[in-house]
Amino acid sequence: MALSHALLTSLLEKSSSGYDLARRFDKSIGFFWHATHQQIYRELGRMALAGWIESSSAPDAGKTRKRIYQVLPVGQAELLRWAAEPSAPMDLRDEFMVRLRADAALGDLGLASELERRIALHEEKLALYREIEQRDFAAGPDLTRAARIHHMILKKGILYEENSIAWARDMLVLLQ
Amino acid sequence: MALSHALLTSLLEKSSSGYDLARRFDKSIGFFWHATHQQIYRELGRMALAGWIESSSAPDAGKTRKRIYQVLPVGQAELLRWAAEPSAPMDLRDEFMVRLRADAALGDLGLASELERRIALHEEKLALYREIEQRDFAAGPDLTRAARIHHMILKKGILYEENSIAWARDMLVLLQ
DNA sequence: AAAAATTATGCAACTGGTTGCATAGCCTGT
DNA sequence: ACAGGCTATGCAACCAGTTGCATAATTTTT
Repeated sequence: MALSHALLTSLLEKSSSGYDLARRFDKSIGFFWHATHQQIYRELGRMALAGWIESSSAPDAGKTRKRIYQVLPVGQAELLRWAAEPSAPMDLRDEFMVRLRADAALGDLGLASELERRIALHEEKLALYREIEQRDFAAGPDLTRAARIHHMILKKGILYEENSIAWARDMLVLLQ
Repeated sequence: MALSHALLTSLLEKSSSGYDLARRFDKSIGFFWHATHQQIYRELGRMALAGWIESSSAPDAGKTRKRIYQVLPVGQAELLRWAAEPSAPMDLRDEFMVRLRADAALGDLGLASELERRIALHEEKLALYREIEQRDFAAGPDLTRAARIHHMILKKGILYEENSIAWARDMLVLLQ
């Protein structure tokens, strides 16, 4: 599993509560990978049990139940250990490809409108990524090593969306 | 879930046993989406219970335990119903992006060699896809509608691999 | 002052996917 | 004759991810 290690990384960048983590996750790794608050709280509980992280009450005088989590040395060591592991490239498990195969087997199922809907979604995401790129990574070669890595991760998303749009437009021609 | 519908589609193309299905799956949709024999047998059992498919002993005079599954009208109707549903684009849940973020947070973790390994894997897949393309889709505009759809699905994979290789080469420069 | 939204956390039940193991007949080479 | 590999199916246990619900305090709106 990698969610725990994704959360470790996120907590290393900044100690946070589960709630804040969920929101930050949505705005970074979460562009590519959604996790519900349930998953996040459960993982935080496990990692605290394992001694990877510790929690303390938020400095709001006990007004809320909020707890701030921070990475312990054991957690950082675990992240280092895990980062060196090889991993399989993800699979492209896209349901829409199955729908297309069903269309190929059964005849026209009217998938063109769904395809158009998906093109619009990809364009929306692409616009968002480009906006973030402009805002955070415009400095180009003056960026730190960490920022350049973050930029490359974002670029991976940008390439994927561009790629998907180009493919979907070709596919649309075939379906029409 | 979509595995059941992927299997329905596969069975529509050709009635098969669970075992054959697992092997054919590996060589079509399975390039993008792996399913174990366990998942496949379980789904076949569920679909048979639901009346989507039926099974009969293989015509080998009971020599083996092999059972051939075929799609029933109810199953075909279900596939049609499902195919018209909208679906969310898949997420790019790639563990390697988390490792890169960890590298960005902690400093050089020596990910270059893993990246090289992944480039080699992508190149292998790309070569395989191109071979299949040459073999099955060389006819170009003379292909049937179904074949052209299958070709486009393969092309999605080809584009993705090309894309991944190009990105990984850039990433490698940054890491070195 | 009351209602509604937001912040913040968590349990329980379920579905999907993985792993390890078991079974059993057939085929091939030694 | 038998050992090893392939075909073929399945159980049981587990882990990951999703959904629905519950709780409770604070902040904002009416």
